[in-house]
Amino acid sequence: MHDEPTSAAPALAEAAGAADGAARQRRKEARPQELLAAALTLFVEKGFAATRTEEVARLAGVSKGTLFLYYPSKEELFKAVVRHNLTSLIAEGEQLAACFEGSSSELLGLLIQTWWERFGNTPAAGIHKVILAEVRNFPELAQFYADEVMVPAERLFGGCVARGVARGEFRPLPIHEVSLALIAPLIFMAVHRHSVGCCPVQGSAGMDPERLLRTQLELVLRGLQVRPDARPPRKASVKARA
Amino acid sequence: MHDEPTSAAPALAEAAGAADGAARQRRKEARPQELLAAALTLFVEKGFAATRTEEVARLAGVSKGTLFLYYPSKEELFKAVVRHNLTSLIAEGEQLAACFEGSSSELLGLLIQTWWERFGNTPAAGIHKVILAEVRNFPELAQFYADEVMVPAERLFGGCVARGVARGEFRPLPIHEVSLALIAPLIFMAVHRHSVGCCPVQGSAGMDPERLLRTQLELVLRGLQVRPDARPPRKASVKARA
DNA sequence: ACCATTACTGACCAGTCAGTCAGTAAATCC
DNA sequence: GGATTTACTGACTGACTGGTCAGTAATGGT
Repeated sequence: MHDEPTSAAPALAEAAGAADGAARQRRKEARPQELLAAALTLFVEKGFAATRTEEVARLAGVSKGTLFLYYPSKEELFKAVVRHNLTSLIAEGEQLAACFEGSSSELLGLLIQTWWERFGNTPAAGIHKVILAEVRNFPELAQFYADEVMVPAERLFGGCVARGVARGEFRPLPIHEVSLALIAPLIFMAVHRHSVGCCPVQGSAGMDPERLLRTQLELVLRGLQVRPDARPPRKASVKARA
Repeated sequence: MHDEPTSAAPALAEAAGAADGAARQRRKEARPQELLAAALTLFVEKGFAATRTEEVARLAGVSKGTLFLYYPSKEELFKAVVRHNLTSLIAEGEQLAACFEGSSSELLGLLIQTWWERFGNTPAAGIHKVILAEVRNFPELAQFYADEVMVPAERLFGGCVARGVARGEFRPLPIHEVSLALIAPLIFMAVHRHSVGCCPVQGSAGMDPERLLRTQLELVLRGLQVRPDARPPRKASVKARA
């Protein structure tokens, strides 16, 4: 079913300036990072269950035994990948929101732009796909992910919407639902980009994430405005990147 | 989806099976439907790879051998599930849109309501989760799914938005992106409800799909309106169901 | 040079699962 | 009732994979 990959080449490790040829090396310090990088790549591509530990090891340029030397099980490896890629991201957004001074429209625009650049547009976004796909076979991960990612994210966006309402910028719509309406397209794009978006299909118009997010932001901000004719500011919209 | 047509012991009527003992039965006509129903349940719950054929068979009240008598492989079984559950849905929406006479706001509201009732709120919505999760290990399904589901859906919503723009109801925003902004929360809810939404997690505020869709529709329709003070009609909003 | 330490290896084990097929029993025919 | 057909069964096979561990080789100390 799966096509046979390239002949044993420690691709990622090679990039990190590792193995030259076939010589066995002792590089205790670098292994965890390399294994994490390899695991992220493969988990995002194939999902948790379908990823073979031996393949992760080979992509990291080591043998299967070595992988289990650093991570006690496949499950723990996956958790380590999640932690390594998502933990840092949470506080950042909160800090951004905490010390922002401009209008709430601008804040939401900036938040969405930042989120996309630092998460949606990176391989890490694929983790969300894997979570969606496999939480039900992997129950204790649900709690972890809810605590670490989903609840903080919702609180972050919800806080910004509430701020806008409190300052009289936005209409008093239900905070929770507005937050979700804002977040949903972000998640949708992030997931899509690592599943259907990767498969070259005929006839399906490709998505332009930046363009979608810009349109969606403009639409929702306008829908949120208290003054019907007030035009949401342009400045904070997500700008297309090369 | 459709309610069980056969009153005679279907899969989940293992309970009924207990009543009539363990008598082996020949019911050639009913088997395919029952196997499909069982497969849908398990594929949505566990995903494609993690679902064991023997379990599907048992849930349908037959042995593993019988399953392979009706479907030549697990892969074909999955395709049959997709076809059976999604094929009928597509034309329906198009027909609804084709003969609708009211405003485009009402049309979009009705479309979203119908879509949710007939897809998002049924087990069939879980198929989308499975697709998202496993297309990359299952490439020929991507084309099938794009052709049968995603392209038609986008065309349907895009047509309605274009109708609104042509009639002067909506501002001339990019059709493709507006459609996606409309669809994204629907997909998001549908997927969420079959993954994280199924896992009882502490501290995460549960989602109320109808409420979210209503808020999101109100928000986006207002953002779409040409006349900033024109209030989108209430009638077509998604109403909560018991 | 020799040993001690330890990062690393890969053959192996135990368990799993899609798919098979020789056989069983329910229906149908005579 | 007995013969024939066929829907159905479940033990079995072959392939695969998470995890192990006895052994190998790179390194550093003396």
